[in-house]
Amino acid sequence: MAGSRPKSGPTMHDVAAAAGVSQATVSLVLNSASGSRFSEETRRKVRDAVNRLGYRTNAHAKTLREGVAGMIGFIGDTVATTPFAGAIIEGAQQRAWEDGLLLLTVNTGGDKELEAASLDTMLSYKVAGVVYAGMYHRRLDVPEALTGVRSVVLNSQDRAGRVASVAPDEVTGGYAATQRLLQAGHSRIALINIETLESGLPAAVGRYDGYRKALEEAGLELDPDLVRFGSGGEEDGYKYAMELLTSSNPPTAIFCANDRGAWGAYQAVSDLRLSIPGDVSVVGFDNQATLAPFLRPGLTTFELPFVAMGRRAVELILQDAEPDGRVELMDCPLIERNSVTHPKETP
Amino acid sequence: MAGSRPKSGPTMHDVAAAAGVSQATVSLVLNSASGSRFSEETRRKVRDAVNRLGYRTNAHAKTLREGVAGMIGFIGDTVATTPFAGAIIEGAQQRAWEDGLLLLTVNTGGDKELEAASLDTMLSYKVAGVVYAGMYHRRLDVPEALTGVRSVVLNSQDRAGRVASVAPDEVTGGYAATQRLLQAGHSRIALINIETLESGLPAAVGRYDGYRKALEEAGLELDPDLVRFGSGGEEDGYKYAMELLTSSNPPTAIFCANDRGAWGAYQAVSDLRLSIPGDVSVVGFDNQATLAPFLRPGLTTFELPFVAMGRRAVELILQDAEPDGRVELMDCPLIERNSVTHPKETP
DNA sequence: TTTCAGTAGTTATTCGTATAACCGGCTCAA
DNA sequence: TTGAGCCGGTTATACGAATAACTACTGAAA
Repeated sequence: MAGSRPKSGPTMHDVAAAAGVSQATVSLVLNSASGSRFSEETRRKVRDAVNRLGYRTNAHAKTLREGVAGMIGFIGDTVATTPFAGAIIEGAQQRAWEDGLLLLTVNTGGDKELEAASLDTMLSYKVAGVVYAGMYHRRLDVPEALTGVRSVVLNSQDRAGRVASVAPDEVTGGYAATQRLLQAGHSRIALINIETLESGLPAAVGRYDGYRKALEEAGLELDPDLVRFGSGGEEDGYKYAMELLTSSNPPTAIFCANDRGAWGAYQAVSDLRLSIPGDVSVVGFDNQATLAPFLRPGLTTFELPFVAMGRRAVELILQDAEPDGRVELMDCPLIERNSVTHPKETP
Repeated sequence: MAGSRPKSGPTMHDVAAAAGVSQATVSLVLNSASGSRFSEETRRKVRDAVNRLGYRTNAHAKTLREGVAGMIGFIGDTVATTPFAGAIIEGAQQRAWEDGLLLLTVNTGGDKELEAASLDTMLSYKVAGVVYAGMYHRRLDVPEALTGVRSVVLNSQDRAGRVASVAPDEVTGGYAATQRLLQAGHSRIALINIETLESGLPAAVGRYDGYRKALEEAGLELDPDLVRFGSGGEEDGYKYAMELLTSSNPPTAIFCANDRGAWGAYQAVSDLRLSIPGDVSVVGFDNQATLAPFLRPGLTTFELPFVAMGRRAVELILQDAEPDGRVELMDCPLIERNSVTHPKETP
């Protein structure tokens, strides 16, 4: 009538009965990888019964015996809602599945109470480990409950330096972006950064450092007039690009430390009746999926390796190393489109 | 010393020993909501021991007895990677957590084999139900393994009409979008659709139907010259907007059935040295987070209710109704920005 | 004085699987 | 002829929590 019984499906005992063997035999036949322990006849009977009944193992019973579940916890502040970062979950899940594990995901939205409670539930499910992902690259505090639990910080870094972290290599990214413009022949290269250096934001500081390092190696002086610090919005991209391009000694190329800023720069260039890349080359950062490919011309930019990072984080959990504070930085690959060319007048 | 023992933490027996009572007492004290069955003294001893040892219940043992786990499976084709649809997971997870349940998520990327295998694993975890989410609104086939399992199709519809579905109300959305322009005083309203009607795509067909219905109710003739069918890209938005606006009898407003198309239309308007909304009003659809708010002027559009749909899908699973093929359509709220105003010359 | 009800717990069993320990029968070498 | 060793299984038990069924005791009513 009303109630719906859990409808638990056949158990190993049912299979054993159907096959005319003991439950232990079923278990051994199904699990022993190497075992030529049973006769082919018996194995066949067991497999037949399994198929006939549609038997499916009960993961909880298994976990109860073995102590660890085939699941990995994934906690993100709001990573799933951040448009481009869903890929991070995708990567984590891919890698987990390669080892037959599933992902138990929670987005806390920054709510520490929810975080603690859901983490607690996760641990009660005996997850094999926990990935703690930040929405953007920063230094964060790992919840206390994770001490003693195999865990990895993803797209951020453990401030305390205890838990291993996986994050994008901002310095190398900034370096490569500047290099790309240097190689094209530019020497007056502006930088529109996403934040001040004082913010300590790894993305802002790192990309700046890479920019500086590339110029230095090229034997170029860093011109402070060519470096602007905004807040990451396209308005700032617009404003600073406008200032730079209308200055007395304008740059021939702009490295925008994020794609949104680049978009603003595009609008400024358009308003000035200039063109990209003819009059000014632009390189972005983030490879924002809903933006970079659709700009005209397509924006040459660098991709945050979300999938790769997600994969790597899970991998670190799977190879149960001792928890060290190591920080693994992953390369941001260049996505070549059409916003870079030689400077106009080569002196 | 290499191996790392699972480190299973204290059990109820340990707590019982520490408190000087039996395991059953611990269980009853911790779970009996109404029970004034035990003395305050005993309850205190138990709670003290729980805190002292840091006891955490073993969810698998619990599930093994009870038959159903505190988890809901979430299978998406590539929903997590779709930039704007991460919110759908967010909504599902929110609602699940309100009942203390966690989400077991898998993105199959359309891989049917992975889908079957991971679904199997999910079911072996005795999930309370499964949400089967489509990346975009369409009619899809529910995997066989879900028959008999409590499940809901999300952001799509079960082609077979067996499983309940939750999807956006495209018709009402298209109707409201057209209404918005009619109310502003427009009577020549173009539609740039995202697909042909033959495609059967609910978003394309539904939004068109809403458009038609709104015009009809306003006593206006549907002018076929004002309706274009593209492929959803911004190039088509550009192309058709250009055609429409340069025609002999141009529209005063355009309803773009998606924001990307609207973006293309913006570019066309800009290239024609016209302005939005002064010369032409534009309404979009999707409220694409990384696009709609950043266009100048901000794009008035309609939001796909991802969070609400995710919530509703889980809700349907929680209130274990008999599986019916019901399709619940959810409203797409208007996001008012600045791309709509009165037509220029009111005759 | 017996009976009944209530209080405050305990004991025993169950869920489904994995595995250690065992067992009967057979072969083969000493 | 005995015993060691293998083959092909079975029996028994443990994992951790929930709960039905029971016990031991107290106090009050009949």
